[in-house]
Amino acid sequence: SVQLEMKALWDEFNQLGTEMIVTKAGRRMFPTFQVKIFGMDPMADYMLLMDFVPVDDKRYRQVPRGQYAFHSSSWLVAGKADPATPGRVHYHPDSPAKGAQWMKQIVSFDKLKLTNNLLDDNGHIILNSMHRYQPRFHVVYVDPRKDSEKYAEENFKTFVFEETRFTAVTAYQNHRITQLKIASNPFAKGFRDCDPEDWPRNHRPGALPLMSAFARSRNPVSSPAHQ
Amino acid sequence: SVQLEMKALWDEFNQLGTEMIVTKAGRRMFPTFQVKIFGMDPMADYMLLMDFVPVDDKRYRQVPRGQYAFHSSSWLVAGKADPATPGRVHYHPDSPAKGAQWMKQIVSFDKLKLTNNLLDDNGHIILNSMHRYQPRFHVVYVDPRKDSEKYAEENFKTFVFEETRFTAVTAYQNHRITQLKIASNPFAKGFRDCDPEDWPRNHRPGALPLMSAFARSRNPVSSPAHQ
DNA sequence: TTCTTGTCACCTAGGTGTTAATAT
DNA sequence: ATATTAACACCTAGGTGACAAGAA
Repeated sequence: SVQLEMKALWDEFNQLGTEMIVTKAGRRMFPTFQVKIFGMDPMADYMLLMDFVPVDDKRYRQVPRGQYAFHSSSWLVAGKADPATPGRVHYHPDSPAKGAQWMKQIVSFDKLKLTNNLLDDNGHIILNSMHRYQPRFHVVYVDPRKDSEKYAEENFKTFVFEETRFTAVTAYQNHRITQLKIASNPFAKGFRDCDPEDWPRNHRPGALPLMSAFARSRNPVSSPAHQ
Repeated sequence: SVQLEMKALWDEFNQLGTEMIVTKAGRRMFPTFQVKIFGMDPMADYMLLMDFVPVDDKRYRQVPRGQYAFHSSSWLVAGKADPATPGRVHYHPDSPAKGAQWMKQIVSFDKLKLTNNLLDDNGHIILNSMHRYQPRFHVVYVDPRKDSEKYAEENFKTFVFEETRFTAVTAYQNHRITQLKIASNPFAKGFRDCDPEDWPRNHRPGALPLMSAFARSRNPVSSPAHQ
């Protein structure tokens, strides 16, 4: 069995409509897909991998900008989905490894990157921007038998967490998603308005919060109460 | 067969008497031990690992400081070696992997760290400061046979490159070693006096070369001509 | 005196959203 | 108009030798 890590954070994003940036060079997911695994044979070898399947057959588009909302928080259907991207798969870099190894700590897919470049040759996952995707997690038992191909059907298990669904985008559409990313991703700390909790601790006189100040004056929408 | 990478740099250090820093938290080696491997069975599994054996049974000490030399460049024998440290081994983190995987690129032991902490529980290599060591590189063939233990003797090969010998130290003794490390290790770039080659390219007005200026006025010994 | 330790400024390496310019 | 790109300031994370203080 498999348990999704940071489920509370995934739920919070999912409630707003998770968006994941895709770039030409490849962008990591945030939250990162991480799981705890139970019930493996400690001595057997397993491959762990992920893939992404379309949630529906639709292409989405941003809602028109009103006078007061810079970006709206919902989506319009723009039509039928674009041609499917190459259905790539991301093997966890530690694969193959023993069950004991996989189970003794959280398995993190933080090396996985998303791209919209159909010609990508870095092995990244290729997705269509403005389409919705469902991440899937697969566990493959490495069968030591010589005729293992015959048992391929029974040697893997697939796990789907619906709360990890997202829309691939090249720029964030929902400002609340942006704010939640900024609030929860350590690498976006530079864009935080203020974190009263540990601000005095981390504060260095040399660091000028230029962008933060700029962002503050720029964005009329207040950020959600998330720590 | 195995080929040592950066042999020219290793030779340059070895000629001066290579020193490697050991710290409580663990310190990487520089140069990093890297090899190219040839002649593996592409489909077979191998484990790659390193260990470190004493070169001799001696403890060394710094030569007394003369009036003109802040640190001398040679060593005195201080007596018999201290009790041997726990003989740890460092498995390359990609182990086990197929021969094809190992051979298709340079194998780098840049995660290996040296410590002088006898109670280290981070899995680092424990060495005695002021003792000389010889790194060794081992290739272990993962024998698929059930009674593989019986063939252990013929299933591994050891490679020794004498030019990678070094003295473990907690602070550099030979100033020329320090200068060569600064000149050749990218992470020590902050201590470079000046590199006329690519200085205009890398120069940013904001970066004040404070330490470099200080070091310049502090060290009477000129650095070797190394780029 | 010699050796070790902990802190520091200065780097490398790379992950963020922002922004302006460009493409569609 | 909407969508994408590329450069950028600001971070995280961690590898350097210098230095001062401490230990042996």
